[in-house]
Amino acid sequence: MEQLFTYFRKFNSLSQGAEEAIAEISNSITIQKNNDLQSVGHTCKTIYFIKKGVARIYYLKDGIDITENFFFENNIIARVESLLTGRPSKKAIQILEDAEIISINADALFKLYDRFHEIERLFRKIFESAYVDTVNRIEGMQFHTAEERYKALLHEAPDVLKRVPLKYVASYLGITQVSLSRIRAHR
Amino acid sequence: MEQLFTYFRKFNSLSQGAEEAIAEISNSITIQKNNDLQSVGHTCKTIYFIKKGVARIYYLKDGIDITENFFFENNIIARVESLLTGRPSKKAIQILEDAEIISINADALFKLYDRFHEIERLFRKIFESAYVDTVNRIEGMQFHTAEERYKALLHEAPDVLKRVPLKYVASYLGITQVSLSRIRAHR
DNA sequence: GGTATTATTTATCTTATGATAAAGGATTAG
DNA sequence: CTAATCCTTTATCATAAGATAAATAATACC
Repeated sequence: MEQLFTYFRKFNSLSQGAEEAIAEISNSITIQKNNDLQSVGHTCKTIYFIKKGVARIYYLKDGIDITENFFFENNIIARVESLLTGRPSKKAIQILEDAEIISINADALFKLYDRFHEIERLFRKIFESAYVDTVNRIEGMQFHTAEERYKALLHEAPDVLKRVPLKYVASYLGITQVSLSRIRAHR
Repeated sequence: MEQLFTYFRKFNSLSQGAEEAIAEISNSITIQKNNDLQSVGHTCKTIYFIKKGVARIYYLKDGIDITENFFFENNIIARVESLLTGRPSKKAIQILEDAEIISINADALFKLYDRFHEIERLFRKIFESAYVDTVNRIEGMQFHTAEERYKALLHEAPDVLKRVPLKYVASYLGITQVSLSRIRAHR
């Protein structure tokens, strides 16, 4: 739990009472590589914090597996398009390295927003930050060649290329695995 | 002002005191077509509400004008990557149809978050909703041909194609104006 | 209302990436 | 340790989209 609270402090420090309230609605999970933490079609009611390991959000478009994003240790992961709308998610969360995870019950968390203004503020800031990351990612996707996007990833998030199978990286970059391989072969 | 409060009610209704507090930090602006409402390089400290008209956020990449997004009446517009981080924005806001706008002083607004929990909640919900839209847009950008993206726009936001010059639409779709023209000519 | 400017389309050529197939490598399971 | 499976690369061919240039259409300005 301490690792989670340390993460929280980067956004908004909580009182002990608020930390305890979150601890009460949280659970520890360990899960092995290649398993789905959450599967397609069910409404997301959980926010996860990755203590250790790697995960990705993915979905199937016309039967093709597409990675929306990767998540590493010390980060929150949630399928916001379901969590924040209450609609069933078309996406799944898959574990890519054996992981230790804290799950937070989102319904209970949202109820805590009324009791603890500071918790609402904390998650407001967390999601604002994720929102900014997403806006910046759109910029990276407009008017860049696949090679530029690959090089940017190599530069900005080399961990992805070291720890994640290339077949998942390709769809994240918006290209086929074969194209990615060609780009890596220098041209 | 009433038009803004009506918009707010879709997310979170405010008490009269909260509405008055927002009214105090807001101003009405009218601005003509083709002018920049906000220019590149300065830190965004304003949230705008469009009562009437059309606007876009754009930036220059290697001297090329790229549209990040379009905004129509009854919507909030802000350069969140600056507003929520305090960093200077690389983007500008341009008016595309003569507009009536309400500007809200963001520093003053964020101070109101302490006095009015309900205002913080309102804007939390507004930005969460915009976040979800942005996540969904990424999905649309991965693994779709330019033609599919054009047709999706035609279907989901025909107003864009009716009210906005095509040269701005092309970069929004991530293609050149010439490509867009070719796609419109059916193939 | 006519001219100048700006926006859009069309044409030609080039290139990056997709699709498919197959060969090597690497990893996993028994 | 071996076999089977899965991942990555390489090769070939087809095609969508970029770059550039020029023609046409629309809009704005005097």
